[in-house]
Amino acid sequence: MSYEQLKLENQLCFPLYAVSHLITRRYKPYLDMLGITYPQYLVLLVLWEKDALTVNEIAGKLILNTNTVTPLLKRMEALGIVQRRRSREDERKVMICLNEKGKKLREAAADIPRKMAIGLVPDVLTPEALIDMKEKLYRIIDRLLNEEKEREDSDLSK
Amino acid sequence: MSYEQLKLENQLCFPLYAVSHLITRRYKPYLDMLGITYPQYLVLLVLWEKDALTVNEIAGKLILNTNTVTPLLKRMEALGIVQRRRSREDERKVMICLNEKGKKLREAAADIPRKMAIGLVPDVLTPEALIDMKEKLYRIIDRLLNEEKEREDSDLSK
DNA sequence: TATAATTATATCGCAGGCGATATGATCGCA
DNA sequence: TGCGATCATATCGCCTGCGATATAATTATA
Repeated sequence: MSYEQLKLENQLCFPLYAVSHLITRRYKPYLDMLGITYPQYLVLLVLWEKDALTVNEIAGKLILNTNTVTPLLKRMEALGIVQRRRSREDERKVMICLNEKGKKLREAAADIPRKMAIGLVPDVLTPEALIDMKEKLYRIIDRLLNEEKEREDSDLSK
Repeated sequence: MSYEQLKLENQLCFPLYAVSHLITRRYKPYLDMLGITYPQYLVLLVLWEKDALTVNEIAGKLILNTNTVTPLLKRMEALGIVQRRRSREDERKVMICLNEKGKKLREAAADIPRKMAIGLVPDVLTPEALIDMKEKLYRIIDRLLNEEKEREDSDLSK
């Protein structure tokens, strides 16, 4: 039996894992200035595009479980960034809305994507290569999400 | 001020973050059978290639901080997978060695890379696209590691 | 050769991330 | 209408992941 495929360098998962963490670390100084963490920043990206979403909708967009997002949003509420309140029509749902502080952060964050690109585009990746990688990553995401959904469905039918 | 760049879909960081988590989730059933987690699996990949490494060497290869790796290795020691002992020559160093259980896991893990590729290669990514992505990710890793190193060096000189 | 600087690891506290489970609200269907 | 199934969120426990700090060993240097 050959163990060639078990080498770290032959795996795609590890560089994905490593790059993801390295990028989060690189965001840190910019996000520290806003007083938020990277996952909290992702929540804001979602809410800046469309305010007033449920916990489930936010979790879905970020591909996270609700048991990750619920405490995350509670911390953001404690920071005065968002508001959480039960929906009137459906008391099961909790609506998440930006409050003034959350809305204002958008302006302070507007320059972060440009700063994050410095030294990477085009020095390491051309804009075209970046778009190509993004497109391929989303293809992988679609596939893995479909797999999870299929697995859930077959579990339910048991 | 345009907020176009703040859209989730215009960022590379998010699909990297999401794919990384999705892949870890996909590993879970296979790693559950071995009784280990994904970061523990990464440690094993490293040790299977070269046994008897220090905590620092493992952390460096996985691009993690030692304060992440130390408790990780302690858990692996508790599981009977590795052994930790102070180096004779330099009492500051802790050598990590596979014990029998850790060595045996290699055989059980040998088929995981193939299983993980099912439905992804070539259905979503061709082997060539996978290699291309891996190469570009390592270019990003190199760049971000160099940045961190430069930042540390400039901090020291202050 | 004292002692200051550096190095390797460990400890602490906090924020994710997730599986398992609980709770309350709503829906579907007899 | 009533009651079991489903849905949305929350809680709990565990394992990362990391900044800040501590501790002990080694190295550099005055």
